[in-house]
Amino acid sequence: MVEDEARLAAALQRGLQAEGFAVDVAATGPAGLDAARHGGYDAMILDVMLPGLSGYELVRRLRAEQHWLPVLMLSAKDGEYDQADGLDCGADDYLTKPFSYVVLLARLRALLRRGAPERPTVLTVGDLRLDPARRRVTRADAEVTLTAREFALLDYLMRRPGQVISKIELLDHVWDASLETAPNAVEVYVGYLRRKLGRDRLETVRGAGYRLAT
Amino acid sequence: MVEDEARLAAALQRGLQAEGFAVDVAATGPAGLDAARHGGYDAMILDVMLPGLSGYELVRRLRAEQHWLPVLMLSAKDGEYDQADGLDCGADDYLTKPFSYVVLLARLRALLRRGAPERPTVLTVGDLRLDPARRRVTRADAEVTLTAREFALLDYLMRRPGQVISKIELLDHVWDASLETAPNAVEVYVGYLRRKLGRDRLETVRGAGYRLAT
DNA sequence: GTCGGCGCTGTGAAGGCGCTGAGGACGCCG
DNA sequence: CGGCGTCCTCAGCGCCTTCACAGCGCCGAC
Repeated sequence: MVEDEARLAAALQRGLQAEGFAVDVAATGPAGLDAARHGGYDAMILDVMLPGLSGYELVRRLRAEQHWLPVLMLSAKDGEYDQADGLDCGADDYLTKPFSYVVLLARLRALLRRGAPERPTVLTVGDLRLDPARRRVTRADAEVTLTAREFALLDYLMRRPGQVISKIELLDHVWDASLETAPNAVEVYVGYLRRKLGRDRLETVRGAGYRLAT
Repeated sequence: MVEDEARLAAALQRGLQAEGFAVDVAATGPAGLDAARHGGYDAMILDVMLPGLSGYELVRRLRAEQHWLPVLMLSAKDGEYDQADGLDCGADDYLTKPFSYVVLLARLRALLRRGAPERPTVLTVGDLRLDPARRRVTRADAEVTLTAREFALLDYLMRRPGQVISKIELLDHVWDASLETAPNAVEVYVGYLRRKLGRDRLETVRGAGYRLAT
């Protein structure tokens, strides 16, 4: 997230983290651009009014450099041309302040869906079902309760079932990049998920990562 | 476009056609669903209040049938939960009436920009198939389990089938260049691969290196 | 036929990798 | 302030991978 109002940034970060997202915050345009270039993020929430570099310009440069990260733009400007300009700079969605948190979340989910080759609103793999909007997971129609981290991890794995995903990639996307976490944490959480979902749903590919059995 | 108010539908159609879009209009839910299934469209503009089938339900069915066409939803309902519901049903964007034509256009363009993501690559040589993403190898449709090193070696060889590749080159690319490993290690691993894949798939070219039979 | 060198493979050791239980730090709530 | 839940580190353990080594077979040269 690139947002210079510290209070709003902190509130959103807390809210999104509670939903299981890994969130980093940058306070200036240049810092945000740099993070977007190298951070390997799945999406970006971007304020328009920023010190150093406007949100418009930030997106434009990102696109010029062939980065196609989904961008959700936030702005206090609600004029129709402001909105159209933001979108035409390369943003994927545009929300005017003040906005509803519920709507922000739903639009963020829609944006994340769009990046994937398939876009189901409820992810299904075998008898496992995960509903990002309702934050629910069922296994053979029985509800499974997961913590935020467990949920985020399973969510990421279920978006690419059958593919091997490395511990590093999981750390980058499921954990906040800002804090250094040992790769062992991934093993620990895979262990938790196995305990809750069944032993053979998550395969270990030694030396490579993990794979969700299809 | 699926819209039952004839005047709005006609106005939008004219406007979009003037922008160079090819536009068809359906007036009822079932007609819209059918068109979306078979029409081969690039995107859909969809009203929520429709005779026969609501926009929510229409998107839900479309997604359930594995159609991932971008959907821009239009609705007179501006409640935050209405919007969130629409998006969570599988719509990609949501606009409340009355809306600005300029904004509609910009959002439509943003949706169309997001093309279909590219397909993953699978290496194939003879009846050998190697999928880097899934980290799977099959030989005549039978799965073969490989260790990390074996997999990396086969991967490298399969990217240049038929060519002779020296042991030194393999050491440089498949083994960590930093640590000194005896060239014999390559012979050992070629032996492992032969045992798992069949004796005649890897040819030895004495004094030069190895070649993957095509 | 003989000889030297290259490549193959069985054996075994060492260490890496991943799993798990225990427990500390932190935040939240009564 | 104490209890609770979550997150994450740490250390120990067991298994698998990796690789060195050495003996032998095969190939080509003469």
